Amino acid sequence: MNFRHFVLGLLSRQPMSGYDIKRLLKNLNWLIGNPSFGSLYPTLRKLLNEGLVTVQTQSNETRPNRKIYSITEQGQRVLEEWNNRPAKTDASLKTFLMRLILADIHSIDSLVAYMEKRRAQVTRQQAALEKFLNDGTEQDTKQYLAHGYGLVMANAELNWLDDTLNRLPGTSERA
Amino acid sequence: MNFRHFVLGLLSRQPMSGYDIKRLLKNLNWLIGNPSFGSLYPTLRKLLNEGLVTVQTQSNETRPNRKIYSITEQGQRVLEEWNNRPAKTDASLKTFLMRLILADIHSIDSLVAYMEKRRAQVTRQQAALEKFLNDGTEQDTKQYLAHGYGLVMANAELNWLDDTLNRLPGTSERA
DNA sequence: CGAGGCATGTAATACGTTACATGATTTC
DNA sequence: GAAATCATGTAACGTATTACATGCCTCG
Repeated sequence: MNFRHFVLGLLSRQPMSGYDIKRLLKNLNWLIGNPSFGSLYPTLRKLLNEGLVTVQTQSNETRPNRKIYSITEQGQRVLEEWNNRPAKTDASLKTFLMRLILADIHSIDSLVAYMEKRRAQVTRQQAALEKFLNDGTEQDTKQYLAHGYGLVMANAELNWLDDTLNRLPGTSERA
Repeated sequence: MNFRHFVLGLLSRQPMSGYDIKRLLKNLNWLIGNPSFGSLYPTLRKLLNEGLVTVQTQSNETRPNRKIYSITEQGQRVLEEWNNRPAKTDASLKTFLMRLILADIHSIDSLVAYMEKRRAQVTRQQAALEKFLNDGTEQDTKQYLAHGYGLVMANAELNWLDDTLNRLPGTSERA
């Protein structure tokens, strides 16, 4: 139920075809993975059937026709609702990144809220991993590789979150 | 087709019940996500039907019975094949982490190979993100949040990969 | 002249979650 | 006394991948 809203968010920035979205997502592959046409086209069709987007066929002489999708007013309302929906405590990284990619359609306040929620999550994981590594009696390096990885990544993410929260306008400073 | 092998790998370290696996995965939730019972139990059943694991029912007086799964010789062979299967160029982070978690059942050589492949992948992404951020003419902070995040995380991961590759025994030093 | 990009779409298949069903025990 | 943990499992549902179908254009 997330991908629909993400696509809607992309279309709210500018009208695009399915192929355009695929190309855009391909470049962001590393961050959120890129969906197949078999999931993208049906998603667009559903959005269309529900009246959240409209379509305009662009006929081209040399290239295949393109179907350009635009968000409707009703779609805007649904999107707005999603933008302000409170983050779940166990939200996935992918969900967080979708909102980050669509940062410019979120208000600063909701964006900050999502980042704070994420920081809380990562902080919890960081503590758990530290505990795990400290409690480990055995000194088998290979056994703890994944946990070491997790800890390094958690620390990096927390640094980024704090930096970014400080840089974001309209936010009070933090330690 | 990955999860089956991961479960098989866990069982190769020690016999466990489905519930044990669930608990273990719950603790690694942040790294690889935790599957539902609705996916775990059918997976175990399939492994059993294919003769890759055997089961022993442990009757308890106060607690519910437990079904303890152990890997078979045939399972070991299938697992070995998976351990040495060359990494795909576009392997997911999750796949990489599954191997990292099961590092102790991999040979150093195959482990190093997976880490090198991952390093190549992340290096490519790092370059792409740097290019993207440098080419960005607009100075809209919110527009590039996700890319900044990606770059920070890529750098952190590369540092970890290099550190760890150096620390791993039986590997030649690198710059 | 072949590979890959442009551009859309469907069908078979596999995968995974959610919710349901059951029921005792332990912890707050 | 309610909620969580232990412990297994199934059924309905939703979602995603893979492969197929079509066909022209461009670049090496």
